[in-house]
Amino acid sequence: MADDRTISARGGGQVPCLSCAARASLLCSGMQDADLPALYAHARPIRLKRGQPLIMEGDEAERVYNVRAGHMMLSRLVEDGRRQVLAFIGIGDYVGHTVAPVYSFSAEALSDVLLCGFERSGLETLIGQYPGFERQFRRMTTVILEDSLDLIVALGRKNALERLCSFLLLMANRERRRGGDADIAPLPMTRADIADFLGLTLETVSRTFSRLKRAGLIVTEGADRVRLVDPVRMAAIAEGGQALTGPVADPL
Amino acid sequence: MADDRTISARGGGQVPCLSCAARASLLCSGMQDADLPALYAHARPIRLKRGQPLIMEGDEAERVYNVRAGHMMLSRLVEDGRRQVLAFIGIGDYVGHTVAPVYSFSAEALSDVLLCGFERSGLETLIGQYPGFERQFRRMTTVILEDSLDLIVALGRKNALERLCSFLLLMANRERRRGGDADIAPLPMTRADIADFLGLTLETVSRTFSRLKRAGLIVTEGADRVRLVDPVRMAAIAEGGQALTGPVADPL
DNA sequence: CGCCAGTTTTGCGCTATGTCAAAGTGCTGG
DNA sequence: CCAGCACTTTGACATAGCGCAAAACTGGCG
Repeated sequence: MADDRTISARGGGQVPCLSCAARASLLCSGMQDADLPALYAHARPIRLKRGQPLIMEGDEAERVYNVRAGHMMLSRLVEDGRRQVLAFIGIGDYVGHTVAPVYSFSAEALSDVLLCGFERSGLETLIGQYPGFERQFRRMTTVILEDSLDLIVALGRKNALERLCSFLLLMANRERRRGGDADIAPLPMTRADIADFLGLTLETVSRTFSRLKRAGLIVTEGADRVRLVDPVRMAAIAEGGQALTGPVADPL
Repeated sequence: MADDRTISARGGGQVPCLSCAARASLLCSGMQDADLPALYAHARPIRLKRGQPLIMEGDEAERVYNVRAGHMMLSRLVEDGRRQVLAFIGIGDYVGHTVAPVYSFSAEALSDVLLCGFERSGLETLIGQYPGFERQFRRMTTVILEDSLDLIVALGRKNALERLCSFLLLMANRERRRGGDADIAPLPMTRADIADFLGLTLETVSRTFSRLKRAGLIVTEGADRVRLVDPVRMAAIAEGGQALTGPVADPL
């Protein structure tokens, strides 16, 4: 992996940040190129394999992580097996930013993942040295909050079809922001993960995918990619404005 | 109203903050007594009558408000009449804190309300003058985020009974933090508001209240107060650990 | 190349919650 | 003190989504 060399270059005056895929992320973008070594001095690179946990609900909240490669999933458990997925995150997103002393959620890798881990204490130091750095944290939190409010609306007031459309659009929009095709929604998670995110069962998610396929609104490209054929109509459905009526006469 | 006199004392060197019920709120508590006039100089007192709107979805996000008296409700609409209530807030809570240029939710008064409104520009000035002030904003946002995550779990993975118990405990805990009785949940909102918060219908909320009453878990004290008879058991139910079995043989 | 384990899809009855409707309750203002 | 109105409660019925179970994929590996 090219990244491996870059990382081990640490301490040699050169820092991997300049070529990092997460360079433009909220936290890192608050630093000038010249100041990156000061930031990276507090970072510890971490690798996870698919399925590996990074954070367990209840752990001491001592670090904030920035995703440099791969995808992760944040979730919380409710006594019996019930699980609620709180977010799917990717390159440039953060995990672990909280004011509470312990994490209130778990985080696990959906694919092989590369992160930068920052000690809280180290970040406090940086905040003192770089005015305006704190503002980036505020922005991070606010972005997460906005996404959470969207999810609340979906869970509280949308049906299965609307929820899935909202979800696919969310994934596609993120991909677009990362410079990808706006009509492709990458799905590095299982149906069960999607179900636990959308407050449904995996069967309902599967059935709803089938409906969208039959209606010609999506085309699956491999197991973990979906092409949105008509994002505009999909958005109309997601916002509850429209029912599902396929071009070939409503195929249920 | 005593508050009226206090407010009009503005500019006379004296500032109403010292006796304000929201003095300990996140934003204001970041200020020493001596610095309060500098903060209050940027504040504009605002009064709302029950039912009156403060913010409409889509308004320019130019102010942040601190609730000094009364209760408010934040909500968002989904095309047709469907509404999702995002939060109920009270004394010392904030409304309108966002990084987006427009508000993504509406805010209305549930009771007669008194607020301090702060212009964004004014707050930026203060942030420049008082280091550490920004941190209070971050805390505000993080607290809201934690509440939102709880709501996501409730909406995604809890049934009607568990949701209502979670809600009553939330209201009671807030009351306790404000110095009230921990076993009393004040309910300044209607059943319809609660339903739109919990992703249910008002009928289901009403029926579930009745079940809790029959099971002896709650006692209604007037229209807008509920006494939690057994908060421990209620918490067990809220977390999904226990079914509802009344002391007088499960009254359904 | 074909088998196996995990995942997804599909079918079928069931139940919690929604929907529609009517009766009950309790503030509020005259 | 009462009338009117808004809110709440309760009932009867409908249905979206769940839970279980079996069948059909899919992708990694010998």
